[in-house]
Amino acid sequence: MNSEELNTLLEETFGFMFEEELLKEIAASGTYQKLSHDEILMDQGDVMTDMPLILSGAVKILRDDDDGHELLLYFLEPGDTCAMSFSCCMAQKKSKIRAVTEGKVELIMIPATQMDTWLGKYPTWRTFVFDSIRIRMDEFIEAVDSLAFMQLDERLLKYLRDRVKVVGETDLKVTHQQIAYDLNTSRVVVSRLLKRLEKDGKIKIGRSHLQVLEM
DNA sequence: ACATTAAGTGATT
DNA sequence: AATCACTTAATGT
Repeated sequence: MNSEELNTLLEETFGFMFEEELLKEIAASGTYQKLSHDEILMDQGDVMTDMPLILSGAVKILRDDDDGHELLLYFLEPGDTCAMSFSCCMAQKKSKIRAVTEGKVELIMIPATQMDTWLGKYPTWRTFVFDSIRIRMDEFIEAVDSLAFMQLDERLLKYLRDRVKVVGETDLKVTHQQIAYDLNTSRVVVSRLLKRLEKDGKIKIGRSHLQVLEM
């Protein structure tokens, strides 16, 4: 991709919130990356040196528990960044989470040093960073009480809705096994719950994919 | 045709 | 809600 196209893409995704100057700096110091499905952007334990700005696609943010179980925290969408990376980048600490691409993803990696200087230089950047943290905090709380208070069937519904939102279509290419993995439960349980949702007319099940009818 | 993978089922804890 | 053991069905080679 040439710089011309990159500028257009940046303009589309972040133009409404960043000033021209900042967009130029992003284009200049960031690294454009195009990733395919299921690539690990950042693993638990990695030291963060850059922070990602999502241009297109979606990124899953997961947390591994002590037993190696995986838990889906939330999705990043275009215009988002990983709030976790703020705290980690600045302190140059290890990541506590894992980021995996969900489908094809385009993003720009910004060196940690830049985001620091931009904080003072650009008010819009400052707003962006703080808003991201606030929004992510909200989602985080949601993730926590979905775990603590919601029944599995409700969590499953929320999961399906989230998923539909990030891929932008009601047809999901997901196996029961993968869902079970994301929700940290067993495949059998997922299959049974999905069956019930299908009976209720909320979804339609096919092999390796399903359709969400009711939101 | 056979092996592999995804999904369904009943019983047990 | 999890796990086991097993079946059935769809897909890939």
